[in-house]
Amino acid sequence: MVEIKERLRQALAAAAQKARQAGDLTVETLPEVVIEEPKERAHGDLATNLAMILTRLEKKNPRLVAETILRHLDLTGTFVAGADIAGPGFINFRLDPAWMGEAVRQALQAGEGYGRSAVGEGQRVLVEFVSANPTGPLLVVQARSAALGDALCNLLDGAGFRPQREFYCNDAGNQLSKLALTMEVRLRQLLGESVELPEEAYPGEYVIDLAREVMEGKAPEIPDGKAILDQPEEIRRDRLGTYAVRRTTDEQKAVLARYGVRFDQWVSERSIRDEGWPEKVVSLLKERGHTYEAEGAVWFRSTAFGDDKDRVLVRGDGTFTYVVPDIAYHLNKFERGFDQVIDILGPDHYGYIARMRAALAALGKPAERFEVLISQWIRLVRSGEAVSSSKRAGNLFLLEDLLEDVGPDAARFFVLMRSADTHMDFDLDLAKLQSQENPVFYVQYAHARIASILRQPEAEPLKGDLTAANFSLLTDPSEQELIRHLATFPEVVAGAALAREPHRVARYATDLAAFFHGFYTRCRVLTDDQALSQARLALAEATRLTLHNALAVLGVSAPERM
RNA sequence: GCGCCCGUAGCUCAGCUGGAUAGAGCGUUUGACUACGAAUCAAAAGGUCACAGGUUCGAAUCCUGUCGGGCGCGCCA
Repeated sequence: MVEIKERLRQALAAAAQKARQAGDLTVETLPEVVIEEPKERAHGDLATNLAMILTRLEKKNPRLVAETILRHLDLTGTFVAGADIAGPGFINFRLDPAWMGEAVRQALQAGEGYGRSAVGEGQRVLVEFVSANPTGPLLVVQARSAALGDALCNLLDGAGFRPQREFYCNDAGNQLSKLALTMEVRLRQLLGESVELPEEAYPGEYVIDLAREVMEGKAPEIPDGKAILDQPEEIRRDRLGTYAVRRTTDEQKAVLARYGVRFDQWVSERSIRDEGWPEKVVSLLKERGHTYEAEGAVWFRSTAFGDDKDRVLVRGDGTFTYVVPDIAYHLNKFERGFDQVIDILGPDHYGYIARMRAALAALGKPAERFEVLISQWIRLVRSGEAVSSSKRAGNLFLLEDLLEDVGPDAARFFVLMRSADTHMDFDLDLAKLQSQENPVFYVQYAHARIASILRQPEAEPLKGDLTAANFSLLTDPSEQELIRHLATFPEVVAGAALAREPHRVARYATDLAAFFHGFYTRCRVLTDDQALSQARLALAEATRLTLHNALAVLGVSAPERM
């Protein structure tokens, strides 16, 4: 389909050129020609609004312009059989039926590679996502950002980019101090001391479990859970905090793996600090003259780069504010040579974007290559009412709970169906009780149905070389609709990758499944007519492949049986 | 107060960067299994695209304003 559009685009450009030479048109440079599939089948297979765009420049009636273009249009070699003018001035095209077979053949030949394209030109893209603090288990909100980041990387890969998945672990600074403090207090409580949990500590039960492990001597790094408390504060806090971070991170990795998300790289804030990146950031900003001192602190003049206020980098006591390691980490990303850097963040980190851009620009990095996708909240709904989920109240809904309830396939498909920037409701009752109604089953069922057809004994002798089938026998409207939709898959993948919108693929898969079910109901695949059966089997197999590939992008399984 | 996201069918959401009669799922109503999987299909009902202006051949989409919901705006991270 991409190829056909490209050829048609060239033919149209040539026609405009000829029209100009003949004095029928006056435009020097042709505007970008948009060719799309009309929603209404009655409007042909492809349509362009070229004439209506030219109307403004030519100051002529759009239908007249369309006629002029058609008069000079040469369609040989374009797979387009005919064209006519409709509505306000659309030019509608009918495709040569031979093209249909070509589309199916291409899908079959490409196999698991069907849908891939090269629009990304091998650019390296770093995608950072989830990056939850190592202070507790992953929550249900991460279900969205984890699936989003992972699917985006699949998409980028399919579109010819080279993505890398990265998780940033805040295992230093205040986060760590608080966690270490909590560990110590919990450990003391377990050992019978009467200590209150301080206000700034983490209230979750989870830390108690970790403290118990230490007490019972199950932590390899801390052989004696009681003796650790006799160590100086600096040492005991460090040991307890480090242990808690390691255990938490391991748990997070395990849950993510169950969810089908695997990171290429885990970067720790501690290593960024140890390598001296924060100091480097401050000195670079100083050198470049973007800092000043006031009220005993060192400030970054971020307002000079579009931020709404200046930021403190170094406090009066000489410690860094959180922005410094964050900037340092992003500087590090750029120094690793990526063409594009994408962060997926929650809406609460919105304020982060302007200052990060400002910092990158101040450091002489191409800030326009830094992109932030906001993954909006999931609002949990149970029995028609919002479920509050706050860390402080200890009322948590965990990612692992979600996986337990609905499984990874439904969870991923459900969150990926919606665009990332809409506030979505996740109805727990519906997901749990009516999981059969979840759209993911609709798509998977189509895949399993096709697999079932292919398992039939009658299919056996036909399966040899499906690309050799006689596709001109596929004349039913449901067959043609299915083929048309099949043919757009590579464009959908490329478009979704460029727009960073994986939900388009979920939509596509649902539509494709619907077209297949419609075809299946109308047309029997395996009949007495061998040639027809083979053509239909080929179409079914091409559909199965495409469903499989689309689900693979989403990270959802494509079962042969259900 | 300033900034960002959102407002489309009873509910949850699409709408392909401005196109032709605004779509899907769930729910409601009606119909379809003696051949490949009925977890399916066919059909019906359901809309002031929050509201008001503007831009133009053409607006759910772009601009301005208003209303409503969510979230940010710390020498917390």
